[in-house]
Amino acid sequence: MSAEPTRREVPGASVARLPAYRRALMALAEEGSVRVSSAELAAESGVQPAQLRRDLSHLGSYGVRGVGYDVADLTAQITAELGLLTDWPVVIVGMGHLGRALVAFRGFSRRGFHIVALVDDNPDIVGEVIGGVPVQSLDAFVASGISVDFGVITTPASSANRVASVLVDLGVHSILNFAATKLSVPSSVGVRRVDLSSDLEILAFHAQRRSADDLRAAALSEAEATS
Amino acid sequence: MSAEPTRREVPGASVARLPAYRRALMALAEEGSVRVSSAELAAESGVQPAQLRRDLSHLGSYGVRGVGYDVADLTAQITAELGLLTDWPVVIVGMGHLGRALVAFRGFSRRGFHIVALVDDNPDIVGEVIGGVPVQSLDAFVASGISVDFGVITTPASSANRVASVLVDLGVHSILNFAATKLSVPSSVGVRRVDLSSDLEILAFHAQRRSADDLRAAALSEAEATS
DNA sequence: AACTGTGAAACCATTCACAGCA
DNA sequence: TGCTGTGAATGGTTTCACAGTT
Repeated sequence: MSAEPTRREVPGASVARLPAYRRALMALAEEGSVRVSSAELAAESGVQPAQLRRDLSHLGSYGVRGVGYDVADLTAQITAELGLLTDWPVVIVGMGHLGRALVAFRGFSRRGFHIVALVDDNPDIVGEVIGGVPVQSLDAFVASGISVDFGVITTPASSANRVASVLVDLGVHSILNFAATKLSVPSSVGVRRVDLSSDLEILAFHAQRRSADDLRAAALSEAEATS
Repeated sequence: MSAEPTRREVPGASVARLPAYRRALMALAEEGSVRVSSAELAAESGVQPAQLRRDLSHLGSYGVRGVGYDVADLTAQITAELGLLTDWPVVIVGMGHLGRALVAFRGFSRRGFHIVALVDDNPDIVGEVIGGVPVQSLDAFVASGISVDFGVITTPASSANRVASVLVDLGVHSILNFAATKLSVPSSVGVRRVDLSSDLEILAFHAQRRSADDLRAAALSEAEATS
């Protein structure tokens, strides 16, 4: 037996930055840039040059020493690495305000994601056509036997886990979860959570620290002024 | 001069988990629990017990050795620490699908965030009343002189930075940014980014790795079967 | 000469494992 | 006895600084 073709592992933190690099590269291409240095691209992406170079080194070496990176080449490389050359069918479950906003979002189709089904359990909504796609009940969707890779969950937190396990049974292995619950799914399923409530609370934490600091600073300068 | 009252720094990663703990605690209280161990609360929150204890230790010590944590006490402590006892005025800029969905989102008011203004530059939308709040132009909002702490940006990426600097000049120091751009604001301003496109691309990266792995595994078992 | 790719150092976060306390 | 709070160990990420390459 031959040696394992051990897959190059790309650290999660690096992967999370690739989209920003891709975006920056596309902006540069738009402006007509052909080559770019790590310093320029890093500045455009809001990271340190060394970090950019380290991140790209995980994908292999696409730069030229003394010169920089070819904008088109690097864009193509990152696009391929991110899996954006593949067409991914998507189902969105939960046709509330957020679900509808997502149907209108152009970012899906622009990246090869195609919304093939919309699901909601409210009978008043089932049958409605949103963005050209009819809304079905979850049961009807399961029965349709359509194959889907990506699921987007925009249901209330109380139904999110039930929906997630149905999707996983259908063969979905990437989920974007907008519900305020931690999903319990097999570890082979990729989940990303978008949690507005948490984000607001985290911002409030810092806002509170800042105003406490401001008060303290004010009290301090007051004390100095009167001493 | 007295010694600096050096503020206890809470690591960012810990702060980011406090909302999940608070959510888990409220669910436990709902079920009638009075006390909870780090093991239970950690399981409910999806983290390791040691991590939970370490996180809470950054806030001070609220547990009782040999017993656990008091659910009501700990909830109150975290709620206070997160700044959710304060009332924060919010402005939302960008009344597209997403902005409208956010107005309908109950999570704001439930946490002491109050939407005091809605802004959009499209003259067809200005004057419309959404969720009881009239939409103004950015100029009109600036002229109104209303004081706001939190800004939510749901404009196209091209206007996001302009909007952000106007908000910062108005005194906003916490921004929730849905636009696909890194904002350039003073470091004293807290920014959290919600970036759907990046999340989708990150999911696609893992989806692609998985299917590559699946193919490799299939080829391997094929080879074994025929050998 | 200019800029990448990368060892080595520094930093931060997580987990272990147990001393300390109710 | 049971569970917290925390030193110490581990693991992961970022940054430095420079050897290597065009």
